[in-house]
Amino acid sequence: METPELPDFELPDFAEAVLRIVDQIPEGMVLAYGDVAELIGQGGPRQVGAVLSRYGSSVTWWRVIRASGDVPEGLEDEALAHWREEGTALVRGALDGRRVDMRLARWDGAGVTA
DNA sequence: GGATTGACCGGAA
DNA sequence: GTTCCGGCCAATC
Repeated sequence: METPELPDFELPDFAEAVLRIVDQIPEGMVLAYGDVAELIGQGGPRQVGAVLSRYGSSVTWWRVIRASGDVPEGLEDEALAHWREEGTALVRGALDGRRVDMRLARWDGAGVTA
């Protein structure tokens, strides 16, 4: 399982690592931008976000969100639909619920092939 | 070569 | 609970 499903475009090393991690996130689980960067062992949260912004179309981008548990404006509706379909733990009550419960849905990253 | 930017993060007000 | 500020790190202008 070296190459799951990645685009044929030439990707920078960092971008390749990011997409590889994101592709291995289990269904119903999420990972923060900073967490992905930490699993890779280099770069920072901003860099992960930049990669997803550009190549996110090729991966399950809705499983990578902010540490706050929400996604950027404009993607809320689409992300919410995916979360609802995968059964991701969502926060209910105060907000409209368009937010993931990091406390439960946060993936530990165990068994990741870095 | 330097300056700016960006799907961010954590702590403080 | 929310809003603001500084710091972070690589890609890009």
